[in-house]
Amino acid sequence: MPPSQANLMLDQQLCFALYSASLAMSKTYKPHLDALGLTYPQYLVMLVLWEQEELSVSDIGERLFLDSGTLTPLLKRLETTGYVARARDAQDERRVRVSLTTEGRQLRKKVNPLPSKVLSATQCSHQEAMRLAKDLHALRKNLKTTD
Amino acid sequence: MPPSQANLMLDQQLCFALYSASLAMSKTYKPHLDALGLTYPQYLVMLVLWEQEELSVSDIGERLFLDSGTLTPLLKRLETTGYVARARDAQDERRVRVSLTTEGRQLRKKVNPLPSKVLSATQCSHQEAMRLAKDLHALRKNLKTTD
DNA sequence: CAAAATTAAATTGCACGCAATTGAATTGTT
DNA sequence: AACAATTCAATTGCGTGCAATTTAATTTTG
Repeated sequence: MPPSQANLMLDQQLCFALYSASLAMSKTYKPHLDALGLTYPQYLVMLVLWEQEELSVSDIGERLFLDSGTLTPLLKRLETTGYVARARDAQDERRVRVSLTTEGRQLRKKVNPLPSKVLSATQCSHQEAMRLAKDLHALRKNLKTTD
Repeated sequence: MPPSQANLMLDQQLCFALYSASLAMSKTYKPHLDALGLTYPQYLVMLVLWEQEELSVSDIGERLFLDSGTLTPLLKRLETTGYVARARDAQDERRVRVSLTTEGRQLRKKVNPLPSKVLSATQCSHQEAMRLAKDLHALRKNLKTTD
């Protein structure tokens, strides 16, 4: 097979490997998150807030590489669920400060066992998983700077 | 820091590494695909059809791990664009046979330089990229079977 | 052969992602 | 101080993903 054709084979494409693995990971989390009333992207926002209790919308966006078009409605849903509060910053009215509610803080305990459950689902060792995560972070960074 | 907290650190999460790398990859493809009138998932469907010129909706779904809820409207858009044709199977009227149009076949030539462009954007060697793709395919498979 | 079970695709409804635009607040520039 | 430029969040519009349901065709079974 000529190289031009081999290059287009689906299975050889890193892009498809990434795409399908990412969707599969999201499906693995889904039943656990459903039970907590969270979607997968909402879970990522909660991870950010558990590291820092109060952040602006754009702070969260920088951390997760998402923009306000995605985050604004998502955060409103998290507010409706009762895990976060949203309030305009008194010092700079352009900003919206997103903070954890008591329930949002308590949710952390319930989520604690999740990473190890998912790790076992991956059938990877902790080392392998960390190695893969590191490679993927490097890849994302490379793609970001090459745009 | 106690291990329970470390486990929930965003950067240590394989799930987030996957998620953000996958979105970054899609953004890298975007300008190239925009020029061809394709979205990223539509591009994946075209990759499948370039390997096999005619497939049913569920065949494509098995290959890409997507269901008819995603594929039916996507394929209709590809049909509107003019890259694929859709027709009920005469032998089994439940099935819809998706096939390449002449334009869909010709598109392949224009797409040919894309993989190498994206590979250079990753700043990975061919070996590294294939290794990563292989690891990710294995991960997806593990997650699939562990569900 | 007729009814039940199964299969395939389409449909519905909801939550992202993201480009593009809008609106309001702040900063900077003269 | 006045006005232009910038910044931040919200909004709009479109295309996924996916669960759940529906519709239609086929296969299985009694």
